Amino acid sequence: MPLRLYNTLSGKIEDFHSIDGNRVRMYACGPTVYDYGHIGNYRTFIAVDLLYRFLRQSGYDVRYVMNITDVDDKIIRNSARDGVTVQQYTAKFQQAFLEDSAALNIQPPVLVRATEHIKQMADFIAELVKKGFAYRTEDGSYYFRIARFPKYGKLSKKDFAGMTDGARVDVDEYDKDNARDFALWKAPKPGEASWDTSIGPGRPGWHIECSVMSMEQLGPSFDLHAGGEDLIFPHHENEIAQSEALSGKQFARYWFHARFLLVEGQKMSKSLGNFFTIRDLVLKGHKPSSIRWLLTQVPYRNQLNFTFDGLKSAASSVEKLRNFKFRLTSTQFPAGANPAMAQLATETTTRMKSALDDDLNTAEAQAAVFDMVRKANAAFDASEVRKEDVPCLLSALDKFDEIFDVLKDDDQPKMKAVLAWARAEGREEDISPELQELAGSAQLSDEQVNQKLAEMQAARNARKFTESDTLRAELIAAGIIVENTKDGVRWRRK
RNA sequence: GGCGCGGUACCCAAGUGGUAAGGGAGAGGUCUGCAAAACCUUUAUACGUGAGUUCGAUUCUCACCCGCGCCUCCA
Repeated sequence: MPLRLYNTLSGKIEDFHSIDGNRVRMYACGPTVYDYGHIGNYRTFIAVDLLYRFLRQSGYDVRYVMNITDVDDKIIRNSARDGVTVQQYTAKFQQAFLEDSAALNIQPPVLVRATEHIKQMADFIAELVKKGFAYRTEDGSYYFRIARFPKYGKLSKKDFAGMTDGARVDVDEYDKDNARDFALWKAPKPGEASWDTSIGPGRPGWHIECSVMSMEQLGPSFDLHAGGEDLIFPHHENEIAQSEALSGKQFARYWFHARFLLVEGQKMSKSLGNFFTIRDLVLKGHKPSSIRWLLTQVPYRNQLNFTFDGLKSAASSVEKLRNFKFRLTSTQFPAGANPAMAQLATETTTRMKSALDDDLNTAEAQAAVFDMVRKANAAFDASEVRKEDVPCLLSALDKFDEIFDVLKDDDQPKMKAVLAWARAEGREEDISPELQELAGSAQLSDEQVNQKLAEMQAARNARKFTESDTLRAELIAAGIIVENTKDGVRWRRK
């Protein structure tokens, strides 16, 4: 079954076919680096990450480009406020974006930056002027003439038919022809960052960068264009207008938009106090894997309610999956094979694939793997798992993790990094005891843990329970989870 | 006002014209020196309200109530 995706352009779920065989070219709108990214930003980035991973798992060779908007009004305002250049101001937040993305296991796209494409933007605008799609105003700004592009509104399903530019055509050089015409280029203002270009001094409008960079990287027509739902209008609508006006060809074929999330049932906003960056959550002691999991739990087109209960619940879910893998890889099984296990693994993989084929139904894909975990665990308990079953089950699990990427227990170093960052930023008061505990539990090396465990076992065997309980308490205090099973003692880090 | 989305158990949340996935939490159990951890089992006569279509609706249609998004720079 082919991948089916909701296409904002058609308003329908469509079969996905790439333009060029098994090659897929996709572009996603990335962050504006004026601040640390929040969980809403990362919901979108993770949704696109899942799409990227699933396309590759489905056999496509994917070129995935994402822009970084490193110049805009807020950046200019804030850098002026801080008395630094635009580049100096954004460097820190670009770095933070890369770190946070890595912490959430977002696979890196090809990154392109607006400030590195100023010349191309000027050329692009000059070409639009030549073709009559853009005009210059008296102050030296450039606007796109919407009335020249009849399909304007096709993505956002807005009707601009009533808008003409006839009445004010004679004031062309003084003002915008039409209130809806949007800025391609903004004339410089005193004290603001500005670039000298062939079309005059100034700085780019917001939309032009994505047209220029996507077409430069992927060609005038490409397969997929992604972003948050708020970008449908005006940003993506304007990108289509500019790009198609210039090339005369269809710009992106499939438009993929992730829905906004809610935080504790309300729209995220600074005034409500429910506005969180990834770092805020880690500082509160939440693992990056919990955040990633929570953000993948609800299919990307549905509203996701991000709550702290949900975050705890996500942590438990990830634990359950990791425990399963741990059990699979740390147990000695009797030789042989139980055909039911291979079949279970195959069924799970099939169900997972058809779930993701169905417009990335992550909830259903996760349900499939949890069903497998439960059934396999039951088989474990009944001693019905054999040695040859392990690779089958592991392979299904790995296939799942190629998309969701939460099984590897790499939370601790990431949390340590946030801890170090918070100290460097002078935010000690924001560091929760939970983070201290989780980030600090590597105080004991593996050897030391094994040593203590051996001592504990010796004490237990000698029925010196007071002594063994003391050792156990020490280990727990160091963030080590000790499991006594009928096969012996196992441990892992919290 | 225009366009669009959603209301499913204690919480989160899939899904289907034929009688409700999954996760968390709770309860019970297995294991254990006791615990913990882990695992298993279990938890919706019911899917916002009312009406209609249908042999049959949570699933389709209409109305209403509630929540949410976009409508010029917020992912």
